[in-house]
Amino acid sequence: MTTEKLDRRKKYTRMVLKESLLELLQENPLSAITVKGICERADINRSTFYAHYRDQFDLLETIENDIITDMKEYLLNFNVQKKEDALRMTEKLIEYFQAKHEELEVLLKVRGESQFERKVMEVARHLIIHGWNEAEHLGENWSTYISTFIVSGSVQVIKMWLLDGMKESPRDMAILINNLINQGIYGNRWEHLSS
Amino acid sequence: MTTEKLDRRKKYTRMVLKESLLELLQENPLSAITVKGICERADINRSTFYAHYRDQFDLLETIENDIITDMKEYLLNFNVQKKEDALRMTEKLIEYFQAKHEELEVLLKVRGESQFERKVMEVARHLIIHGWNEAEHLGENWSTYISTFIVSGSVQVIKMWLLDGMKESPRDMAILINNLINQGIYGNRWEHLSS
DNA sequence: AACTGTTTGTTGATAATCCAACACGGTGTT
DNA sequence: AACACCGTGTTGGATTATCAACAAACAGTT
Repeated sequence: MTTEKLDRRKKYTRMVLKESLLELLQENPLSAITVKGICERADINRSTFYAHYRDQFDLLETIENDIITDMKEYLLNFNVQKKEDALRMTEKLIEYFQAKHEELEVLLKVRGESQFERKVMEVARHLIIHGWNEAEHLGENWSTYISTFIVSGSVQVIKMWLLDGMKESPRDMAILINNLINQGIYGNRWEHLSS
Repeated sequence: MTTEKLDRRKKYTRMVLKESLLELLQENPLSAITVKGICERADINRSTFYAHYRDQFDLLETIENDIITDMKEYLLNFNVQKKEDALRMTEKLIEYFQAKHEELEVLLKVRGESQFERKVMEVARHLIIHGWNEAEHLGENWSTYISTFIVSGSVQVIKMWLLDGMKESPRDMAILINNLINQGIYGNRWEHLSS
């Protein structure tokens, strides 16, 4: 996201189109949402929509990409060097989810034509690979499996927590996930894996 | 208010400028509110403001006139022929105040450069003259004094009720005002008045 | 197949807003 | 008096959005 000044009108137009699509997604499946419906909700002319986006899927993808970028930038604010920092990073990720829960709940529930959950997993994968690299002594092939296991588990747990009303604190969730991950890396005998 | 279609952009611009001025009036006295401040709150360019309004007082006056017009149109929906209907009209006026209380509270609190309260009294005066005309058997000169007395008392009572949180029902307020008015018209000896 | 209703994608002219800039006036400070 | 800061009122050119209309595609019905 560039710091270059954006014309107020464009800023407003994109904001209301985004908000309108998110609102409509709370009420309808994506397949039932039309460009016409989005524009009515936003009170924006249809030709203006087409000046900004190709179609409703393009708008959705832009929303997803924007929040992924925002998520990455948010996490860049924090340093991560040691295993203790990895715990903090997981907590920060969960805090981000909590802060953006209104938007994330909608996006994580979308069925069809949405790659959002996959994108979130990619962010988490990068975070985890960056923070937890104790498995590096294993072959690269096994690392991929392990990180996939850890990432999938973590993201699904966070998603469940989010959609279930975030009753536990981000800190407790981070400790839970951290323990699950480390229990799997530390203390287990890797006797069946080859390099 | 014409049914002619208004360009969406103009509609939006006027709406956010109005909302912004009302918000700022909740936080500051009118004398401290600048065109620059309104435009910052509304996120609208200053030259656009000047394309629509002369200054902040012009905007305020437009807001006041709009709600007065809306009030009048609302009351036109109801028939008024007999004294019983006059009670109903007072109730309708109080219901209107209740429905628009967020805006009316702000406008009624404005000090300086605002004629809103006077305009409300004019609407009430027309309503009362239309509904209560039993005093017509007195000379016109005395009618003016009497209606001024009744209108001032009524509007201040309604204002107090509004700003105090509207604890009583519109119906009860209407009955109270109606009794106060009729007690003053019926049963009193007008021995000191000349025609 | 024909029909109807709805949505899509596009177009060109017009309207509205934005932006940066300018000169001026008011206020407070030195 | 001079200066600095802030807000005002205005300007012109550029950008963006609106509007109404059109042809085409799609979905459902007969």
